[in-house]
Amino acid sequence: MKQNSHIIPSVVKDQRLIAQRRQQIVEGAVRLFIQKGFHKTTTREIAKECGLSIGTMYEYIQTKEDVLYLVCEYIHTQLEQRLRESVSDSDSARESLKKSVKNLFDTVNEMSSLIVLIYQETKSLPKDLMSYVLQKEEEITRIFEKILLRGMEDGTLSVDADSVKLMAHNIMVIGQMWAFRRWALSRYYDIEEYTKRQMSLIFEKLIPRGDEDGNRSASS
Amino acid sequence: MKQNSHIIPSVVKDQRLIAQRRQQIVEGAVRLFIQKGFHKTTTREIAKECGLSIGTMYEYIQTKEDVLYLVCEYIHTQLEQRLRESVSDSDSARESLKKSVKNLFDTVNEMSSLIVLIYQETKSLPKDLMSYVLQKEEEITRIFEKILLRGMEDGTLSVDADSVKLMAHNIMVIGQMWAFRRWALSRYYDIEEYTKRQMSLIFEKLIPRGDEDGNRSASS
Amino acid sequence: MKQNSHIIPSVVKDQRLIAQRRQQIVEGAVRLFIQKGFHKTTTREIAKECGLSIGTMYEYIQTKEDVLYLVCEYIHTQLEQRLRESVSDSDSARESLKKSVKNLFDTVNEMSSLIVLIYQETKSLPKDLMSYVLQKEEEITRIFEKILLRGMEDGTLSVDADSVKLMAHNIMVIGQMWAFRRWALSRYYDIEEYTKRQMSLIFEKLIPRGDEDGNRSASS
Amino acid sequence: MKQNSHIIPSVVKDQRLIAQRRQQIVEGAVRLFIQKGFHKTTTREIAKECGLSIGTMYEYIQTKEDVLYLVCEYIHTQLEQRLRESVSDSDSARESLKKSVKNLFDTVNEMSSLIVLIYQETKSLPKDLMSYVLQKEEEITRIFEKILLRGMEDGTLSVDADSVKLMAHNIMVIGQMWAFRRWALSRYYDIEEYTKRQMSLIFEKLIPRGDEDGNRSASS
DNA sequence: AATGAATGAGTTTTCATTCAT
DNA sequence: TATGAATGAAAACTCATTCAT
Repeated sequence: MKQNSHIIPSVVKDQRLIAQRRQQIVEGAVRLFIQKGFHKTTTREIAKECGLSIGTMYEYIQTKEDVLYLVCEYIHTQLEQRLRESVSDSDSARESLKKSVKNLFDTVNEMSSLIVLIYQETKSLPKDLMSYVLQKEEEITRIFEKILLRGMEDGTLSVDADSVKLMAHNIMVIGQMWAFRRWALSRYYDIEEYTKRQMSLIFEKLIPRGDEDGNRSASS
Repeated sequence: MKQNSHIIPSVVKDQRLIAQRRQQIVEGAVRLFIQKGFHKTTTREIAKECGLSIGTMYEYIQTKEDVLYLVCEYIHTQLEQRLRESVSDSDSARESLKKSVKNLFDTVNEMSSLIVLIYQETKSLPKDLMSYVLQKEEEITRIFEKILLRGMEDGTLSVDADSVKLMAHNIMVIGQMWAFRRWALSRYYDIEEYTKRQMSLIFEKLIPRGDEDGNRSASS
Repeated sequence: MKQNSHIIPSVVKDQRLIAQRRQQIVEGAVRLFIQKGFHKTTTREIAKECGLSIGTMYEYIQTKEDVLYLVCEYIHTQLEQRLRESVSDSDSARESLKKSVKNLFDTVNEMSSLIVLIYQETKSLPKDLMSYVLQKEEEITRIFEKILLRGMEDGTLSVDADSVKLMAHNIMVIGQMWAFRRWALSRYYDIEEYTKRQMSLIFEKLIPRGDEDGNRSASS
Repeated sequence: MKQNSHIIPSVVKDQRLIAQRRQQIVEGAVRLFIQKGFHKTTTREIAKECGLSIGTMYEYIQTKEDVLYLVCEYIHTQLEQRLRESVSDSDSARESLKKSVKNLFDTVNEMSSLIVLIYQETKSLPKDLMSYVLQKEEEITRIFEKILLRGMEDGTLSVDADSVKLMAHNIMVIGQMWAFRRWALSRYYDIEEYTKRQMSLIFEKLIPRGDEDGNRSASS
């Protein structure tokens, strides 16, 4: 696997300490970024919020943008972890997809503000850091891509080969949409309702004809 | 209909002049916001870009955020106008939806950077201005909602009444997704391919059973 | 003549105002740099000392180093002007040299702290600005070079052609030395004494044999 | 002789260790100060360059300025040592002067950057440390003063008693000038040429009339 | 109406020094 | 003795906004 993360230099040597302090920094920063956004949050506020002196904080990062990068990386890591949990090779691809899409909706619901944060602040990263973050986003999307491909093989999902990438992105976007359109959607749907309707929409298309939900490709 | 736009006070009285100058401001600002984002653009740069002195610019706005609001309003107005153009009451709802979804994809493709701008910078507006912008977004979504409702009535579209809002939002998001995921999608699809695949996905679900594409609901 | 000065961009347009404000800045900065040196003087102190707000000061410069450059340029301009005053083409070269060396000593004496400032802070300039300043120093040295060359032609001074540059530099350094070694020299000599002794040293070598001081190259 | 050096307190007791560590510090610091100057060099950089941890370094100094003092002292010590080497009581004063002036030029040539360093950074020392450094500079100058005085006694040099101090300073300055005006001089002279011309200038004045170069006061 | 010089609070970042281990 | 993480005061510079002309 290729290296997918940027190494932020630190003045401090002790790797364990670096990890711990950066965790502190991220946790403080996330809270503030959600409230006020990246630009309206000052470095001093971040330091205060995470219980470090400004000087100490700067021993673990180089610029304010590094904090944003750490935050994005953290969110993506959380997201990826949650999504991978629900995928098991012992399930059929269709089963796997069902679980993981359901899981996606739940996760987005819970990480709502974090998802919005990623959507809105990624562009504030310097070019090189941004590309790492986008790469990560793609990697996460690939989780669904892989399930779809598996479904093509085991015959439990029907997708046009050329639409696999697109479907994976659709799933991601429809999931995340609950976060960034919540302001409108939550007036009419709660997360269960939302999940149910969107899942049926997604699976309508994906389930092979004559193969009704819950059946194992039956008596054809 | 309720008033859906915020009135930004101006020192200048001549309404025609106000409109003209603000147009200048918006055009300059849009260019810069796309390049560097709202926060990294200075008011001086905006003034320069739109050919006004900083003092003059401030005769037509009150704060930098007003410029962002004007920009958002402008983008939404453009978008709405483009989307309304393709809707005609003489078409069947299904026909209408087809045209307008196609049109949505084209428009998003052309206004790509503007769509992304709205997605990323809306949150920088002060609360009250933001709500105007979100309202506008909802109004635009309602274009599709109305077509869907019309389709329920004229029988050319099949949607569950409770899913109408959701479908309208889905359409909007799948359209805009071409803008904010272009970095990933354009490696595999061009806009035609994207449009074709996404439309078939959307309509699969919406077209009444036994009523294949191109037919007018008939019984044959 | 080649351009020998760096143009520092200013946000302000009015050239007259720029000149006036920069004069203010230089005057304030010189006082502080002499007292505490460039590095230990803060931009806020400079602004305060010259009666401008920090924001206003920065409308006329780009960086703190620009202030140093302006100061160096100012000092050199003062120095050059003073030195050129004493040179007249109607005098013999020897006469001219005598006057201008005397004048150099007087000037260095009066501008003592400024001379020391140049010696000590030039190296704090960024490379490109430094080269302008060194160029200026060379130009000033050329004043003496020219007189020496004239002396070779009119026969009132005897120098080896290849030593002309060197002698010019020697004169400059022996002049400036009164500034940067004053801490030691002034315990034993006052400026008159210093001038008298150093001049006789310089001229001993330069006066053609048999041509005693005060004579006009006359007969014999 | 009076004590001419400042004692910098150290937490460490072992004098041998102190000397050794300070030597390390000076060597590292000199390299950096030459490159970037005193103010632009950080204590961390110094520590790194000399292979000590920042904490350890501070066991041997009290402030950053102490490092500068140590550096100045080191340079002066080097300089003084080199200059004293060439002086022998068995030579005539004139011979001695010749050797030591020649030696001065060579030394300045080799220690060029160090000489410039002293010239430019001495002023950054706190008052009390600076006076030690200036004292040292004077002591070195006294080397030449003594030779001149000896020349007055043994008749091999002709100087006005009141000019002795001045001549000694002149010699020093003309020597050091090769370092701090190298940027201009080296375009026209190399060190040999420079030495030859400056020596003849210095000695012209100093050699008793009728006593040509190389002669021992001959026939009188 | 238009101009653009003036303002200063606020921002990020640095770095000499300390001190617990 | 040696280490290096912690500290926070202080620095340079920016920029939205105002207001006299």
